[in-house]
Amino acid sequence: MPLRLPTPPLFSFEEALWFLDRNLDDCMHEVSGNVVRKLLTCEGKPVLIELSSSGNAILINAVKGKITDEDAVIKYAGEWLDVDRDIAPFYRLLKKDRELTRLSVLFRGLHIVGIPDLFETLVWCIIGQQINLEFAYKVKRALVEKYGSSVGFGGKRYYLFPPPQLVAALPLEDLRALQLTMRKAEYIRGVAELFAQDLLSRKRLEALPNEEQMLNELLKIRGIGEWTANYTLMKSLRAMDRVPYGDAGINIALNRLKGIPKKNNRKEVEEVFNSFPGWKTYLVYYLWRSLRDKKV
DNA sequence: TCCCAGGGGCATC
DNA sequence: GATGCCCATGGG
Repeated sequence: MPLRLPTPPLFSFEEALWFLDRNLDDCMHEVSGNVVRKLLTCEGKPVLIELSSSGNAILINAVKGKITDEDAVIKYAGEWLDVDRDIAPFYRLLKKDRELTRLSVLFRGLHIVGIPDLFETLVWCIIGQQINLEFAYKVKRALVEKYGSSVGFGGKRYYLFPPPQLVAALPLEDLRALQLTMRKAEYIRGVAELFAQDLLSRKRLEALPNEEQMLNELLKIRGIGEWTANYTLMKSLRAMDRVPYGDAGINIALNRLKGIPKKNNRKEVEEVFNSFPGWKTYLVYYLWRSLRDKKV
């Protein structure tokens, strides 16, 4: 029997699948037809899970390995796809904006697809800084395929992200060999060391009272600036009012939708987001989604 | 050739 | 705090 994860009315599994796929060769999951597969660990052992949709629920099957902790897997899937969130209030805010209201129609039921693993999120951010996305995914794949453990299924391999302890022990040259710059190699190993020494963890961040303090904690780390800290909070900690200002995608989307200039626009961009208290993160996400839609 | 990508650190003033 | 420069690969 598959596990069942009930979905709220405004939830589209198709939109989640679209985001997970979108032709970007992400090595951390695989979309195939109407399902997505991802390798997890359950009580220390690898489990390949497969998510599909049935009526008003997501079904979770183990296609390889065993789900030994059902609650943990359901919790993981729920956080990954931000399932348990009523986005109706966000749509009510969108309706008040003439140019943005159509986002709620075009991408109806789109929820944020997160990256529950904090270490993975930070490394991914550093890899992606200032390079095009295709290349960034290539570098991530090289890292994961070289240092992540994996299981095979149906002629394919599925990977776990390399643990911080392993990355912390790598010589910088080995990271350089993945086509990372020396700077990025240093940043990534530095972050790995913080995790390995338990100076940084999801638990530590979550213990802080608010988003601002989490942001400040992340900003102390070398290699993590405003963009990365905000992105990490939105994708990994599920913070709801984060905006990675200066993001090229946000600038392009707001230029296309509202004619806001692409540069030196901080004030105008802040003004747009200030109309979405509690939902700024979702607006960012919908703007990114709009970049890959011809109708916008 | 030049500019820009889901930036950030650092020196300098 | 603002500005300029560096990192370094790949695509348009």
